Amino acid sequence: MSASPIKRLPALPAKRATIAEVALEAGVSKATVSRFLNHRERLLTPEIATRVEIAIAALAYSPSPMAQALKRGRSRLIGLVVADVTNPFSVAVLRGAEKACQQAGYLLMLFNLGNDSRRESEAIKALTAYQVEGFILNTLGRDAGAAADAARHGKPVVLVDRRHHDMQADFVSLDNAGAVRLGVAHLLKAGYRELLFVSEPISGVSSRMEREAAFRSVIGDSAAEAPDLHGNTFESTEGDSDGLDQALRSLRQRAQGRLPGVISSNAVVTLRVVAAMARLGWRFGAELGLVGFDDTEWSPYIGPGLTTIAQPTDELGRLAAGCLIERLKGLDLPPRQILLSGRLLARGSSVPVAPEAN
Amino acid sequence: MSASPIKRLPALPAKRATIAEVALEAGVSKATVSRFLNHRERLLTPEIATRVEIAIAALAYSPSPMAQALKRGRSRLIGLVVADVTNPFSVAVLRGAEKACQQAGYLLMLFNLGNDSRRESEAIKALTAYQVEGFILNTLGRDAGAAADAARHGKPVVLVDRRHHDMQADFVSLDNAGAVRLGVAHLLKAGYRELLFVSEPISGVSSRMEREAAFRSVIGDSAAEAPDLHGNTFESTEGDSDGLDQALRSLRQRAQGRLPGVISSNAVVTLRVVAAMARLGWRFGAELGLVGFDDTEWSPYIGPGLTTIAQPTDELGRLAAGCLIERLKGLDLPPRQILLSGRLLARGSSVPVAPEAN
DNA sequence: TTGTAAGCGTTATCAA
DNA sequence: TTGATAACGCTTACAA
Repeated sequence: MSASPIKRLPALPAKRATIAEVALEAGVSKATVSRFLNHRERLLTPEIATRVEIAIAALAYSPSPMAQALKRGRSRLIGLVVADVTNPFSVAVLRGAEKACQQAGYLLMLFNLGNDSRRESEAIKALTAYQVEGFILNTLGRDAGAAADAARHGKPVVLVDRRHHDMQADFVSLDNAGAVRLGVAHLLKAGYRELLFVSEPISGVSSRMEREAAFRSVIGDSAAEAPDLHGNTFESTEGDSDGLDQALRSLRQRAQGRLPGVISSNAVVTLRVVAAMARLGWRFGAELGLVGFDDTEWSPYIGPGLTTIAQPTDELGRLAAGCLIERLKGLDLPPRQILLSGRLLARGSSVPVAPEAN
Repeated sequence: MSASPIKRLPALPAKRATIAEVALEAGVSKATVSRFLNHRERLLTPEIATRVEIAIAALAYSPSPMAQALKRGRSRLIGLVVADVTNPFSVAVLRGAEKACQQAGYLLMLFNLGNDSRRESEAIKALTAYQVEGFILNTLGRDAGAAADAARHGKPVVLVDRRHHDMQADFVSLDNAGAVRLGVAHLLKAGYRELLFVSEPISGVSSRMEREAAFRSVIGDSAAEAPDLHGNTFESTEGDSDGLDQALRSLRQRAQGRLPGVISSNAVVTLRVVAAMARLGWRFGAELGLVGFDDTEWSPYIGPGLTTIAQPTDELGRLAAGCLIERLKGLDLPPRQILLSGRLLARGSSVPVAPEAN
């Protein structure tokens, strides 16, 4: 055998071809090549055009976005800041946004806050430095100044799920009030009367505030329809399982003869309630009715199936990116607010069964 | 009131300060400012240094990474390509990687393949164009050429979970063989004898191949220990629930008097098995033992609790990014292979109970 | 120690 | 229609 025993990869093409090299190869000026690329309308001599075309192909040339960004000020980059990539909702947004961006020829720069809202301004600074053309923000919105800065720099911003107080920006979110109404109505119809709204610590997060407020108001509005209806709210902190257990126990106590039901305000909380139920030895439907925000792939398989309010997450992500891209294309409108409806998926956790039945 | 009823935000600082402006402000040359920033060791006259420092602060100057990248060739960007952001495993990698990158002062550019492996080379091209300094790849690895190209361009690459055939690159992954051994041993000890390994379509994906191969070999190796042990494998395709149901039914048939058990090769498959069980009306432990790859937050709450093999996902992500960053710092070693052990979390799905008991 | 000037890969202005 | 040439914001020889 004449082949060397160790296969070396073919010589490294090393660096990308530049416009200058293409120009040389085609025997034209850099400007001509640039024009061929950017101003297809202004026609070059067909003969020259083909020469350029061939040279480009031969050298496998593609322009450097970095250099373009430097020159044009536009980078074809979009900054995405998420509070917590671990959150399934954020991932859904990410997915939708990434897709829309790809289609529009944008690339996503990702910054994860790891739930540390103090890093929000750091994120925006870093991303701004890279000349991202706009932001998609799914953050706590506590450090509103940072985002406002971005907007002030003239970069379009779209907020997803969480509003920033006082900020002029497109906003894409679930119709929280409507969704809560859906959930409460469902529990009500199923016969649950003593309700508890369980949320992560509200602390200024707009979506949590909206959902809680909606809960209170729906409870009030339903007084006529169901005079024996009563509602409370509880903020569940990570790690404080005792607190949640206690809240659930007193919920049942308050219920007296009535059926106790819980609305959990997102998948994280739902899981906490599920864990609490396991600790308490209670069964969904029977000892406690449940409707949870966010439909997850595992919802149907917990106990008798968890009744959930599904968010159109994909759509939300796509719309967010879509909004942003429209702005980048020059759309100049006052800030829009896009609210999408949730969909209630009824499953076993919200159908009462005789507590002692098997 | 003298204030206008409509609050306009304070005048827009518009564009970022440039090095030239800082130089002007400080009364020095651009070079001096640049040196102040980059070569802290070479000392400037203290007096000048402070002048520069003040000017920088006054203008809130920070250098443009774009311009730096253009000049230096280094961009402080890392490209992350994932097959599917929806996959919890990918998200974990993402999270770990993002964290490590942030700490090292790198930003992540994300490209999601949406499980379309044909886009792999597109992703790498796009990212390369932006001068990313290296790649973290968690892809199917079918289009190995694309990644190889990147490596050939001299960019370090680290592969996570999935090897690319024939590629010289750092590789970070679960110790698949060990994990399978763990799972089979556990089922064996629990008394299950007729086993089925259920995987997503193998089709050349290295981690799937390794797990399946390990399963076959462990079955073979255990013949002495458990002569009545028998094993089969099944590839479950998305949407084909009938196929899976059928496979499970024949598994039980083959089992005769022996206990039938399943090893599912990742969380996606586990969920499919869970769904199938629900359709068949079977209970974990009783009609079927289960050990599933990937521990998820919901695993403990499905049926009697799902026994899982937890991957150190966070660690994997961190290590992947860590490897890459070491290379970027100049580490020159032959490709490393880092294998981390899985951890078996025993729960109810792998403890047999009398099939007819309640 | 500091400044001048060239150049990274583009695009845009202005002549030709 | 095409080609020089000057930016874009930065780093880095080379001079001073």
